[in-house]
Amino acid sequence: MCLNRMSRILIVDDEKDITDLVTLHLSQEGCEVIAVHNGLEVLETAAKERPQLIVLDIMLPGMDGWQVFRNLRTDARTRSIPVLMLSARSQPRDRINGLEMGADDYLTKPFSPRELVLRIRAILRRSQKVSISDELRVGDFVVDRQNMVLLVDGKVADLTSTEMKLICFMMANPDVIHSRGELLNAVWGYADDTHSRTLDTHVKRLRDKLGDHGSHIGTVRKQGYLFVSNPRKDAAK
Amino acid sequence: MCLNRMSRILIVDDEKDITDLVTLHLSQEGCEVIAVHNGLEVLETAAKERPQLIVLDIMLPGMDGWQVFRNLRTDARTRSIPVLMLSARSQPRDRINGLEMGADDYLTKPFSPRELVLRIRAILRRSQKVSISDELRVGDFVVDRQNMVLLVDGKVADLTSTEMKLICFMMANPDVIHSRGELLNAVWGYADDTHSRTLDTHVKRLRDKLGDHGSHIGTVRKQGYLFVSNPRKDAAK
DNA sequence: CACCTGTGCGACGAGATCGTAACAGAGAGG
DNA sequence: CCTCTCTGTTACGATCTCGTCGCACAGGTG
Repeated sequence: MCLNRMSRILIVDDEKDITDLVTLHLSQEGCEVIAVHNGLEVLETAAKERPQLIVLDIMLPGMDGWQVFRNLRTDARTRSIPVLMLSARSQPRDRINGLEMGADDYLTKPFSPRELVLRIRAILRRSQKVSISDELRVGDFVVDRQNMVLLVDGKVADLTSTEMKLICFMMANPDVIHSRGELLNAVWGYADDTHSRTLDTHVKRLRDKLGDHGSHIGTVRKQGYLFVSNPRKDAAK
Repeated sequence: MCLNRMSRILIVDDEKDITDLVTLHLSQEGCEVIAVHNGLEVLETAAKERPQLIVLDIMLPGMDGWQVFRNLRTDARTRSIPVLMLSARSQPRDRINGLEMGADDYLTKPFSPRELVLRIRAILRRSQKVSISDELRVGDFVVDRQNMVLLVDGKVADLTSTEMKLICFMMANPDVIHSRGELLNAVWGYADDTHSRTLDTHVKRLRDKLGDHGSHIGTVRKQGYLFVSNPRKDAAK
């Protein structure tokens, strides 16, 4: 029931009342809040502190919010930081404008502090989900690389090392077709596109071991194989 | 300026007008859209299809949106799918309620379709890695060249590589007549204008696979074929 | 209407491509 | 030495793809 602990959030507004109010609520949620009051400060602070999120008011003295946003997106250090825009302008035209530029959310004043906190939480939930662990997950398939084990639906699938390399390579980019040459090169180190049935054989063995989940490995004629994150039912039979 | 290719989105609303409208806009963005109209369907479809995002109307007959949402969050298969809530109730109390439960966004009716698309894009941007695909788009037809897949109205059309080359070539210059020689050269590499029925046969197969949309491929006697971006309705029969 | 030319369409066969079973060798372990 | 597992290869059959053919049909012309 709280935001990720120690989330650092940068709030930008020229009205100190607003920043204070937001700071109060966010710090109650366990966030570290940095408040600044003009455009130039934002850019400096964002690049230096690397907050997890920026709450940006559009109406700022000097450099306005749009300009600040564009600058944030051109600096490699701040490019990927989510931005929640805040504005007194509530016309659909303005909201669309903000979202179109790439804002992650747009909230109009006056707003409920509670709603702001919740919207911030929603954004952080999605953007911080990047897993630090050394695991590869696609749907019900979880690869624990450390132990070289594949879990399907919570149950271990007993794969050999070759099969493991094969499915890992495909799972790394699910729903993308990998050509035979690509796979032979990645798993076997073959440079030339040999015409052997080796790859096919291992694909079959994989499908066999996956049982009902075998349809996750798809064939695209003339193109190659791929890991299908959402196999269709009618393809399973 | 486009959503991720092949994003599968589940839209839930009891009013068919709404789902149709949203489907239209999203399929133009290259999304595969699945529309359902009651609560039970949502749970089944979500677990089976694993969409990248769910647009959920709160006012549903039978099981209401809140209950659907809770069920989505308790099923391991659907727990991590982002949800954008849609509702006619615009009170802060309702918005907060939705966000508090863990929705990723909350939009009130009436809404601008453009804003909905943008908000969906914002969520997807954060929840999945962005990949820029080279795609070819004409009207409701979206070609994902990397995966050799054609999406028509958000649904995949299963084409062979020859058919793919053919429609890509015509879509590259829609509403322009391509002579038989031009097409035979581009797709088959034939230099001489042979008098075989090869091209005709493949055109027919394409039209068959496109079903109702077959009228997008037009014939001009003695001149050649072309991709028609806006076929007349009376030609569809 | 008769005629001609160009296109639509079903069927067929050759070849490409993939799935599958069976086999043989390499290596580990007892 | 034997056994077992893993691996790569081969052979064969099933399936899919694609070009061609023959004929039907439509549009234009005289």
